[in-house]
Amino acid sequence: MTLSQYPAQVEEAVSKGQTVVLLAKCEIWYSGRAESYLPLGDRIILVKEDSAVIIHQPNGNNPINYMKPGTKVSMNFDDGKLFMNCRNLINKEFLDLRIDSIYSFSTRKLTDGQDIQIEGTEKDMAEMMYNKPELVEKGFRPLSREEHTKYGFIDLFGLDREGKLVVVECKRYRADLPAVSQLRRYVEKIEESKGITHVRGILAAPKITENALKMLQDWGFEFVSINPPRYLEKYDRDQKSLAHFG
Amino acid sequence: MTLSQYPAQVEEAVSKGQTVVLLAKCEIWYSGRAESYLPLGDRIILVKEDSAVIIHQPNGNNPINYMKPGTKVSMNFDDGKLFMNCRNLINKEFLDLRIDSIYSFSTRKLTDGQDIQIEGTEKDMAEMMYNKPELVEKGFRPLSREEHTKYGFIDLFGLDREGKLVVVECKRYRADLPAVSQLRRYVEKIEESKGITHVRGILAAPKITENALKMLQDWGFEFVSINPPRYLEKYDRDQKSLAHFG
DNA sequence: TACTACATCTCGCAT
DNA sequence: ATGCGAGGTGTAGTA
Repeated sequence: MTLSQYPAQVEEAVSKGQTVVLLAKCEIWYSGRAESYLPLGDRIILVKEDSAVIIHQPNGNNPINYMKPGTKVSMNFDDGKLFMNCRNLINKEFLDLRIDSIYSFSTRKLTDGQDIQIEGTEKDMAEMMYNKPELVEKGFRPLSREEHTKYGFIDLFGLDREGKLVVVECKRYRADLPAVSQLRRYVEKIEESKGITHVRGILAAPKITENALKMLQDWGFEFVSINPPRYLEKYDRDQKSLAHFG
Repeated sequence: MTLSQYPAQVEEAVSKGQTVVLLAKCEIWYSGRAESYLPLGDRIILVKEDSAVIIHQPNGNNPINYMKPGTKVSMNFDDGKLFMNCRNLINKEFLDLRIDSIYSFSTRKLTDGQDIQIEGTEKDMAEMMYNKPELVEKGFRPLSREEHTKYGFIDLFGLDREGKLVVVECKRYRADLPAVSQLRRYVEKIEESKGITHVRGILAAPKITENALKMLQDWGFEFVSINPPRYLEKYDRDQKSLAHFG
């Protein structure tokens, strides 16, 4: 297929809600929330059925350029050159490719309506502590979890054995400085709104950075080491076999 | 090509550092930092030359499953079933696919060594203010920008017309509560390390949320409205033509 | 729509 | 390796 034949093929596929994958040599301009230019090189270009556009270089995890779903995608052959123009006028975003060569063109209507099931999130952690309050400390009585209050989004909230209010902030990995700041915001807002001064703050995470621990202690808060639930339960480290799941 | 023939084809391509794209119906298990299961459906499977694995559903911006570069990818046909097993033993991460059907298989050695050039970042904002200090306020004298300190990364640091220390934190979009907390951390650390108490804090952003402004003012800090540089300069909103760039 | 915080965040940079 | 913060972050949940 010559370059001039692609616009009709690609636009028809996109209009039918098919997914399109191109392996191509191209250069790329973006303008919108920022501006960027990527010189000529080989990339993977993916146009999804919702008109999301995702472009990858041959290395790395993240796309190098992309456009959100709902983008208007057109392809144009002009003056011997092939362009792919992506427009999102609502967001004022623009992505333009000049395509030098196309190595591979695949298109297909894909059917998928499945939702992923995930365990081990911060929410799961808060739920685990809600159900096993002794993980926080002896005598802890949870009042609420994952609560959107006007004070903010508090992971876990309760009373200690002496009846003092306790705010618990969970982190699924290492707690850092922003995590301490976050806890501090919640505690201060609750103290302010209730007109009290002895609200306790607990940061629950597998570990905590040195600076974060220092700041936490400077502010009179506490750290409790807790792991997210079901972490690596399904696989054995040295076991290659597929686990049973779902 | 029958399912049983894919393992040899795919593994050879991967071993040669080729990029592989599959359109396939599959179900997916992940275990590592969390655990997940995605029931059977059509997806785009991308294996890059650095053995990053990226899997997309037909809709949405983000991959639904993925593995980092350096993952060991193998494909196995067992008991009439085709599996793709991805292992990252260092990170203790595992991704397994059972592939029901393959609609499309593309592979190609891709060549790209280009770096993207981006303008309009937070760093560009700090640089603009460093070069035009009057954007912050009359008489502001910048001392440093983008400075990595032990307590964090201070965007812009200087003296006001009266010789008072000023910490400036930039945000490219709307400044929010974490941005105020961040500024507060920097100001407190500088006051602590210098043994002084009158360090000014300025949050520079196009706009700020209501709660963030209140918290900012409660703490005696200031807001200055500044836009990131060169934002949307290259395109005209109603102009469809490609801008010249680079 | 605006705001808030999570994410298998990823990434770069400095220590 | 760890720590820290940006990101064209994206995404979900809520008011």
